[in-house]
Amino acid sequence: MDAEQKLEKSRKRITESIAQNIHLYGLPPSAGRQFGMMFFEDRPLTLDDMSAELGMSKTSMSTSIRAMSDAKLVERVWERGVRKDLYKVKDDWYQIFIDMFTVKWRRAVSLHTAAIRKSLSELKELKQEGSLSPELLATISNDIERLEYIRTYYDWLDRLIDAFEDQKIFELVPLDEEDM
Amino acid sequence: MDAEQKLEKSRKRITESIAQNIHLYGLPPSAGRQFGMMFFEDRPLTLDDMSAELGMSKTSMSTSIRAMSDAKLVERVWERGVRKDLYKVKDDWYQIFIDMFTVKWRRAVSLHTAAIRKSLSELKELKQEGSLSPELLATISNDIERLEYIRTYYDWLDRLIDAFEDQKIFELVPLDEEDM
DNA sequence: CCTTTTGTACAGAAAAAACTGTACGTACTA
DNA sequence: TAGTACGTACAGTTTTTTCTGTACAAAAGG
Repeated sequence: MDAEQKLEKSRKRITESIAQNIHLYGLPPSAGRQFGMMFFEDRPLTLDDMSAELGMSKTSMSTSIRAMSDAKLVERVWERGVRKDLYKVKDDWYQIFIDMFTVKWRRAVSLHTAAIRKSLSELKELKQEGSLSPELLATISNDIERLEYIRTYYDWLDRLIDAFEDQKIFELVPLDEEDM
Repeated sequence: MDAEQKLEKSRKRITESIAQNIHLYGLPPSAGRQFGMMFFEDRPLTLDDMSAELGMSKTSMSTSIRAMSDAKLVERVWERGVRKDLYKVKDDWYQIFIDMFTVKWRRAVSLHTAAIRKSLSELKELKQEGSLSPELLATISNDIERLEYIRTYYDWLDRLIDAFEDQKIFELVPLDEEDM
């Protein structure tokens, strides 16, 4: 095995490792391979570049790139004179982690919170009605209590996301291990 | 619509909301419905209970419950005199979040770190060889640099996981909003 | 010991997701 | 203005995942 092959093997190992774990970012393995490939490239790539490099359709490249853009793993780059869209992986992996975390969880918290608000107000209204059996009343009160617990939890989660978003997390877990 | 139906609707909303977001825990929507249903039950349930309640096969219940146990969302409960396995959702949602986070990311960090170690040592050995073109040598050095950056990042991630695991995260983001 | 009950492994069916090729809208070029 | 290049919407195909029913091993009870 010559040196180039060894280099290729080394890259392939890392890329596959990324592919196996990219599901944590809500993406399929093929997007991981795309990301890994882009990571080792020095220059921004076009969709055609990626298509050629990975042997996959341009449509797939387009779809994955969009998903990775939404998750903030890659970004578009402009170069004068180049008509095609150019993409490169973001180089701050700490920020990649933070962005993924905040994007994914913020959406979940927001959806959940809306549902909880709605159910809580319905239940509280329901509770006011007369003509409810004591059992049902107890059940409703029970549900209200549970939902209020979850709401409190989501408040915490929201503050946790804030802490990531505004970099406070680095106060707790410093970048440099020596600082600890 | 009578009171019972309203209650059911309220629960259904929450359950569906969980089902839509349970992918963040690496589980399919049906597991989310199972979790949501269990959440509103006062007593621990058997696989047959769940099967009847959700109208799904017992095999599915068994599979999902195992996945949810692994992700630490539910736990087995023992009751004397009951032969069937009983399960209930964990009631500390903060801990659920922390467990999911640490379980999933610890595994990813561990796998990645192993791959990086291996590739780094290969590349460093390769670099020692004579008879490499200057271009190739530059590429190798470049890859080494990149991998060392990732390694540093994974070190940080590992310490972040530690911070969740040993509850330090609550120092940064307190449970009680008033404490801030 | 045998019988019954319970959970799960396994193979096949159903559903969902990923991938491809074509077609088309938009924007740049001449 | 017409022509070309580019990205993506969409429909159909392939692949993967989820779900079901059967069969069986392990444990409990008699």
